[in-house]
Amino acid sequence: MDATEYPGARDSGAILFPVSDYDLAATLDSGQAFRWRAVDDAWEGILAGNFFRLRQTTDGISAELLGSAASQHGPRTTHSEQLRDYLQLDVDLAAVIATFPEDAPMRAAVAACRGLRLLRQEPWECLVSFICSSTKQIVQIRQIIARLCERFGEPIPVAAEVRRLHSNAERGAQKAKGKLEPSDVGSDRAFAFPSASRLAGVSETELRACKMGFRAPYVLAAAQTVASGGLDLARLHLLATDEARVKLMELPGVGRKIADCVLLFAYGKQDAFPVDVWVRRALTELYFPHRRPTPQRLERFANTHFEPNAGFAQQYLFHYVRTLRPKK
DNA sequence: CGCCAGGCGAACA
DNA sequence: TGTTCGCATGGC
Repeated sequence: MDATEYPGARDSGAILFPVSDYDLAATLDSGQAFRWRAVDDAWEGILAGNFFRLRQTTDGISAELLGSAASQHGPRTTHSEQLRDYLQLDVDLAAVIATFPEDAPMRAAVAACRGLRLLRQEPWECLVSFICSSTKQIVQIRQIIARLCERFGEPIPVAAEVRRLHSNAERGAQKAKGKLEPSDVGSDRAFAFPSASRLAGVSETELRACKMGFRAPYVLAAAQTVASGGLDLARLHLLATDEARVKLMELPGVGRKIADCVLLFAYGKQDAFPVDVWVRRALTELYFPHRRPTPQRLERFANTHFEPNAGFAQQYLFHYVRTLRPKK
């Protein structure tokens, strides 16, 4: 499956990834990642300092590069390879789903979330994002991360015509809601996610100003540990899930749930099964109706019933119960 | 306004 | 080993 130039869109440099069974909106907006925003019929986000615009097309997913940070971020791969890895385009979704347990709840979740995928995120961004996720709603996590990037991330130059279109749409929408603040002027600018070494040098007060509250010292400690080499995120994938989990949980503010999110969303560890309030609700209501399973019974069930792609199954259950309750 | 949000960690029993 | 509570902040 090779990316091809998108016919008729050559001027903008769009490439097309032919892929089926991929619900881009559900995947980018399902609480795995927090930096994608819907702009008209597209999704805009930043990967390793590259500002991309993605679109679901009839044939697959099209991608444009809108800008790049000056300094080199991440591994030296092509933009195409970068997207393919991040979006996990080479995963055979049907084969994964075929390994799910054959029970009614799982079937319902699969039917309701057709095309839902797991992303393969950058470990550092994923770690910080989920440290900031505790007792926060997804909208608030997005706000925290956006502020963090605006204040400490490297600016990404964006072509003038893109910026103009972008800011018109954005400010129009915000003005209509009466939410345009002075600090939002220029919010159309894009920023790379700040590096660990950058955040290691900021104060807790500056982090609190990003509205992350009591999580600020956790983020700071993580930045200092990673920047000083006390934890090598680039080598964590070499460890077994249990060992990698122990390493992550040595960081303050990182418990079992957040560690499992990082193991699953950044390292693709399928034996990581993050159990949060939604998944606990789903497991209880779907598999233990009118009973009250003990936490350890529930954990044992979660760790055995969904193998060998438990992490994937978890994301389906999470997304499924969230769509059942239109709270968002 | 009060409630609660994709938790964690400390302080208890 | 198993609960309870405080922690910041904002959306609804």
